[in-house]
Amino acid sequence: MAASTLTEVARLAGVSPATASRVLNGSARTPGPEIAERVRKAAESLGYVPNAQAQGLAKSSSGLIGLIVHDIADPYFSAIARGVQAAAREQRKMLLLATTGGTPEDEQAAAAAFAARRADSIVIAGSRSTRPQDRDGNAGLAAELDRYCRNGGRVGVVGHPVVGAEAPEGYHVVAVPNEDLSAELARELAGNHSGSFVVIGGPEGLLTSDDRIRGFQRGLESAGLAPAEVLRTGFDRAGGYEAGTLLAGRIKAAQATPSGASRPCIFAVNDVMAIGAAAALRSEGLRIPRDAAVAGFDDIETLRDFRPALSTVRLPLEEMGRLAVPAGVGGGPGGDGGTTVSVTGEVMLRRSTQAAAGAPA
Amino acid sequence: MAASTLTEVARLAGVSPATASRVLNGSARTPGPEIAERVRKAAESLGYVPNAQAQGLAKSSSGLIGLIVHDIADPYFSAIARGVQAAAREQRKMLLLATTGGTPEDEQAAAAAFAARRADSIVIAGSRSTRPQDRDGNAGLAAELDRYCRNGGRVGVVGHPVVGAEAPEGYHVVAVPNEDLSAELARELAGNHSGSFVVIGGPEGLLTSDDRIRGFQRGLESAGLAPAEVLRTGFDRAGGYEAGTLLAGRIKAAQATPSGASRPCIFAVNDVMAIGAAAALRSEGLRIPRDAAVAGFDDIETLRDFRPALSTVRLPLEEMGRLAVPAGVGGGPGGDGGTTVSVTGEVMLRRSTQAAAGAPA
DNA sequence: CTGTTAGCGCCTTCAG
DNA sequence: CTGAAGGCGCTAACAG
Repeated sequence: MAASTLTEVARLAGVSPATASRVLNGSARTPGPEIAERVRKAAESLGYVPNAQAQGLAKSSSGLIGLIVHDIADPYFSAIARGVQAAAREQRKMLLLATTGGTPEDEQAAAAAFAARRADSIVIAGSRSTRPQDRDGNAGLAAELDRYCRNGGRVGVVGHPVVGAEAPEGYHVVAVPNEDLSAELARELAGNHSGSFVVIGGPEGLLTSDDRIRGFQRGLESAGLAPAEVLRTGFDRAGGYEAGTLLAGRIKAAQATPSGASRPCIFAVNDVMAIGAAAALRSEGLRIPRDAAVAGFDDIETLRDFRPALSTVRLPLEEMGRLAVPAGVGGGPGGDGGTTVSVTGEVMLRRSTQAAAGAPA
Repeated sequence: MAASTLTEVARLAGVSPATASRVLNGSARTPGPEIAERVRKAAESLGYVPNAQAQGLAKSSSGLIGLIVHDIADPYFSAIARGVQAAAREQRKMLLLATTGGTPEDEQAAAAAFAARRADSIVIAGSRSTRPQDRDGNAGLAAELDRYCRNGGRVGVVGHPVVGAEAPEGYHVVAVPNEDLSAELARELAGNHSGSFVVIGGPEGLLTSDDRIRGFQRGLESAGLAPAEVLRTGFDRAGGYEAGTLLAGRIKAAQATPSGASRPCIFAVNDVMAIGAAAALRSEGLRIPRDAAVAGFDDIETLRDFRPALSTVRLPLEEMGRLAVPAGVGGGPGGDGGTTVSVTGEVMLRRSTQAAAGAPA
């Protein structure tokens, strides 16, 4: 990492480093109309590349935005990342990415690393958890983030506020009405489904999952129906597949009895799980929506061409990422401390939950 | 970004900054068994967070790895990103992410930004192009990267070497046998398909696309078949959809003639395009593989549950990302300069290209 | 084993 | 409008 320095450029141009700095970077006005040219040429011929670390040190501001996600290859997070990236670009900042697998410990480590790099802001996405085994981790993460805020950093959160966070100022959360949307989904589903309902949820304590489950049950109740049975598995495709396999067994067993069809409506708390469940049903020889209705949540773009089209709740993922990035220097309207902005989603009823399908051919 | 400094910690602990530095960071041995404790407590109580920028300046090494992709929300890139992230983690470095939309100009800008940040290495993914309008952009990108290498940086490339790059040392490329794999796919497809072949490719000049097209034709030829017609569209889902719509029209027209069925085998040069084409066919009322066989390339994970299962060529995307990261300090076997490592793929024949499907019921 | 002295590369008052 | 001097926070040679 040798590269030439500003001083070398200045020397070659026969000016002081201060002058060189003024013309090469955004100082008030560029000095001497022709001195400037001389400096620029010198820089060019030396292949000068300003050292952002040094600049950052001097100006104490890094031009960095840190993003913490569970897994960048998960389409939910990569969509959010796109939004964050877009916002970062608009603020002329670079994006630092950390993936954690979802454990608060790793999230804390990532936050610490970002703080060390003096990131101007940190965005954290991914469901929070209140599981007992995450207690300590959450506390550590909250402490790290709180300190970061106290030192002037801004943190953006998509979804639930960080568990246990205290710093009043600095946090900016993008709230997602998971519960309400799930309730709405349940109500609409209840309208054209006559069988039982089953929910495939993530582990208990995962806030996003819990909210969606609660909302769904509430929706069912408001439609005058009994609450759905809840199956707990992993919050990913594998979890959905596992639950799907279990359900497939039940459905087939029921179909074998004389009383006949039990056609459940399965709500997986996210699209990826729903797809996993659907795959399991299919590999057991069942068909959707004939033998079971299936719905998900998120409306992942890559899954839109899935057939039968998956009923789900569309979330403006990219927009959520964009909104989660705390405002830049300007500090826009709403200003600092404790900002909360809400997005909204939309229930998308599609083939996967249709009642009477066309001719089975 | 106030935070407390090492000097403050040292003062509070009653030692010199050098000593504090030694205990708080990885120096040879931690000094005095109890002095160390004192320093650590001081740091703790002050909530000290080392300033990585300053450390980087002093050690002239940033601990950063830059990754350049077209679009992080594209599953192809996000899978690679996961691999890069994993490798970065192993090297205990952070990941800087830049998305460019694929234009060489933006890629150059990203490379420059990474160079400015003194990234220890830069990984660039995404098809290179030889289109005329990219000439200047490519030159600029190559110049930027060459300079970066000359200054001691290492660049990793997944896919084709950067067009026009000269610096002999420093480049590390992960080669993908696109052409051979496509040829193999063509041969296997030729084995159980009797109709015509059509290729849906990206714009001419996109190396990855061109390689795959060329390979496919070669495979056809070696199977004694005539070359396939090539449709050029965008290298994304929309492109696939567009071409699919066109083909659907043709297929339906042919089916209407007395001579009867024209059941083409459509090879889209990547999975996302294939899915787009499939969606178009379906929305025109056609079915796969009954009315047309469809194959893609990449074997995107999120698309594995697509039905009918898509025939494609599996690429070890994550592994590619991991391999693209130049070795850390050690410089592993193979050392520096001009490294090239190859990965291999595997043809996956699935439902979407099956010849005589079961009973159409 | 600890403290002192120099910078790393740049920006920013403050004089000239 | 330009140059000189000091410092951002930390590490790395040297002394002691």
